[in-house]
Amino acid sequence: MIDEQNTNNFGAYIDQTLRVVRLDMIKRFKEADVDITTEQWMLLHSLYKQNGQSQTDLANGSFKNAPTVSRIIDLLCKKGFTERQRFDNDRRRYKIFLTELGRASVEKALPSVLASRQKGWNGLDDKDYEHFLRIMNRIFDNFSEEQE
Amino acid sequence: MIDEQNTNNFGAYIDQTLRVVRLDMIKRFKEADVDITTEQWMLLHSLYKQNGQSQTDLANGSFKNAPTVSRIIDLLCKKGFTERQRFDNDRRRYKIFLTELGRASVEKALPSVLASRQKGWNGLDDKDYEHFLRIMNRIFDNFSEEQE
DNA sequence: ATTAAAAAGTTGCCTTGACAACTATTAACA
DNA sequence: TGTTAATAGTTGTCAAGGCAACTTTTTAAT
Repeated sequence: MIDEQNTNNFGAYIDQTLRVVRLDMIKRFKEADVDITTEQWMLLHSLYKQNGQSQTDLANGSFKNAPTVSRIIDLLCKKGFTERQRFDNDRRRYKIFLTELGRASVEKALPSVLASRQKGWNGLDDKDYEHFLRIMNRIFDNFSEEQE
Repeated sequence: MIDEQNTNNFGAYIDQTLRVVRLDMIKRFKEADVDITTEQWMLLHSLYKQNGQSQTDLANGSFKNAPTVSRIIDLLCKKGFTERQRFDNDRRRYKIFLTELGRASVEKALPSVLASRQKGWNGLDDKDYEHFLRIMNRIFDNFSEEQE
């Protein structure tokens, strides 16, 4: 799998791994009859942990960009999982709130998420997670620096 | 970053890491004046290593699905990087060939790819790559098994 | 106070990718 | 041989994400 230049083709591995992670979660959501995607889950769960975040907050927390968050929130509002409320003192911003249905859906979806994580991490341990985190954070940081 | 259930939220890390990996490559392609995306690169490079693959071959090799490959090849043909030729003995299949322009573009893009990988892997070594591969392959395999 | 700049979101355009339904061709088989 | 499977690829629909351009509102600056 290493290409002819002997550099580590980590991107392709990350790509294909992410794909199966997503597919498993989607499958479980469907089985559990929860009508959300993995991306919607991320924002819903973020709101579940801290309700009333602005879209910018959600974007920063999920590393998504503003248009993407805007559209996902559109969908979540359309489904009745979230509601937009303007800030009192800043009419540019919204506070995004989970509705009761939204909160219930997060709790309904949570077992699927946990089961998926458990399946994915099967055979790996805490030491592996340390390696994993260190390597992932390192790659992330490498690309976040400004220099070439 | 660990959520309240103490399970490893590896998916979110993979997601955000892949994002910066992609962005860096896209930026470099733009700087090098190569008009391709990261996904197009994957297929072009696959053809560069083995020309004349079918779309199914490309799909399997890249872990993409058939419609996605179909559309990416559409774009690549439109840009003049690839050409479709029917198999002689199986008129369902295509052989996809790099054109001269396609071959030249791969070679033009390669330094960007290598530079990006080098930047991403900075501070990490071969031992880390072993960990990385082992963990990624394990997650991938875990989700490829049929049982719950 | 006015003007300029920044921040928060939205919209349009494009690519990718997931899924389902479809056509055309080939293989299996009875 | 004729019918049924399977295979290769395409198209439609939708979600997601990148970028650029845009509006509205707030902040900064002179």
